[in-house]
Order: sequence, then structure tokens, then C-alpha cells
Amino acid sequence: MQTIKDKIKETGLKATPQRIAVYKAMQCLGHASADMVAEQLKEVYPSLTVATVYNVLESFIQAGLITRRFSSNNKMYFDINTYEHVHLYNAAKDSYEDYDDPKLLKLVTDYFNNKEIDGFVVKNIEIQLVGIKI
Amino acid sequence: MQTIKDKIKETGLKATPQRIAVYKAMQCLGHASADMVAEQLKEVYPSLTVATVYNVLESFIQAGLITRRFSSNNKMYFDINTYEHVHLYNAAKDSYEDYDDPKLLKLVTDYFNNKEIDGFVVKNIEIQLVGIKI
DNA sequence: GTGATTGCAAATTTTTTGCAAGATA
DNA sequence: TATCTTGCAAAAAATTTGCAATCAC
Repeated sequence: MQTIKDKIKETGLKATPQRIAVYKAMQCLGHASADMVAEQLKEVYPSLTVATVYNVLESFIQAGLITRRFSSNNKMYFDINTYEHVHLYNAAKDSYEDYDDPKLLKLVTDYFNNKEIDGFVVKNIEIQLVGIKI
Repeated sequence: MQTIKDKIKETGLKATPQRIAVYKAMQCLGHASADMVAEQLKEVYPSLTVATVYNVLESFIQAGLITRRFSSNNKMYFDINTYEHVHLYNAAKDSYEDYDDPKLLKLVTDYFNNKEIDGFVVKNIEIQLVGIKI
């Protein structure tokens, strides 16, 4: 069992209370925009501004603690899950959901292991299913 | 052979010169942000503003002429190719490329044809390969 | 103590909106 | 002609930046 503080320090970043708070919020939200994180923390941490949230999230990305998520609107989304998973995009509600499907990921990963794309080194495979939740 | 004008009119939209120009630019660019389209058209069509480009692109999406593309920065991207294809995201340059791979799309599509996701109706499968072009 | 980090405010960037003028079918 | 569309300017939304004060190590 590793504390959040240790997890952050391990990456070389200083474990400030703001960073710990943002990490906790991301753990709770799973994936979110900077705005959502700021909103979530507004009550418990009023001095924390959106600008700092952006800074913190950016530092987390550099450190590999979180990843950027692709989206189709003009917002940046961030994802606490560094393991690969599929994203469901509900077009009706403009909302996202995680979808764990190791079988699919294995299928696609295997496919690319046996395939060369001219000069392109694949680091990560992102799959989004666009659809409607009923 | 169908002219762009007819293609636009077919959807019920009025074929204004601005729309024809934007469509041509998208055909040339393949996929682009509103800014890139405006930039491309600035010389040949100076009166066309970014606001209009956004309006036109939005009307095209409604009409099904183009699709929104997922991205990991804070910009909206649009895609002229309504057929499904894979996107390569070059993390080093923050640039995108199309990658046609019918075999992969068939593999994934077949997988989902045999699989039910609780209450989620898949309309479109988006695959992005994040990596580095060398 | 020292260098990294925060908070604030202001600047940028990106997208949307309202409305009068103009163009399309 | 009636309606849809454009252009403009201004507002809104989202992100970045500069810098002095503060904090973590």
C-alpha cells in the first residue's frame, strides 16, 4: 500500500497539498476536465484556482501519473487510469464512460505486434466507441 | 460524377459559395481545425471569417458531410472522410495522419457484432494510434 | 536555504452568439 | 419573396503565462 504522497514523490514531483488534492479528485472522477476537477475541489480547497489545476494536471502528465484523453469537443480531458481501456462516448449526453475490455485490447495489440507501419512507432492504442446509451 | 454544389444541396443545405469553399478546403486538408480551414481560405476568400467557418462546419456535421474528430489538445478537428479509418497521432509533432486499415476495422467491427454492451448502441468505432513518427 | 510551486490577474486562444444585411432556392 | 446564411463585433469558454509570495525538501 502506497500513499498518494509517496506516489507523487516517487516521480520526482514535490508532494504539495494541492497536488494531493487534485490526485484524489482524479481518483474519484476517473476521468475529467480541468474544470470538473476545480469544481470538485472548490468546497474543500477554495484557494485552489483553475490555473493551478491545469498546472498540476500538466505536471502529472509529464510524470506519467495521468494521461490525456481524446475528446470531440473543445475541452481537454484527463484520465487517472494509466492502464489501457476503451472509452464509451455517449453522443446523446456528451459524456464519457470507461469500458474495460482486455480481450479487445489484446486482439488489437496482437494485431499491431505483427504489423509494421512505415516509420510510426505505436506507443498507445486508443479506442473510443461512439454511440448512444439507452 | 457529382459536383460539390450538388453534394451540398442534396443534404438540404443551400449551396453558398462559402460552403463550397469550405468543403473544397476540407477535401484538400482531409482533416483540420476551423482555424486551419480559415487560414487556407484567407487568401482566396478574404471576406470569409472564422465565425462563418465554424457555422459552415457545424452545418456540415448536422448534414453528415463531415464528422468530428477526437483530439487530445483543446481544439476541435473535423474530418472529411466519412468512411471509417484509423488516425495516427504523432505525439512529437502534435499532428495527425490518416491510416487506412480495412483489415483492422473489420477485426474490431466483427468483435463488436458478437458482443453486447449493456444498453450502449455502438454507432462508430474510433481508433487512434498514439506514437512517434521517425 | 533553495529551487519548485502556488495564487492571482491578465493575456491568449478557441468557440459561440446576436443581429442587420445579403444571398439562395 | 421568404427563408436561410453571412459578416461583423462582441461575449463566452478554455487554457496559458508572468511574477511575487510561499512552501516542500
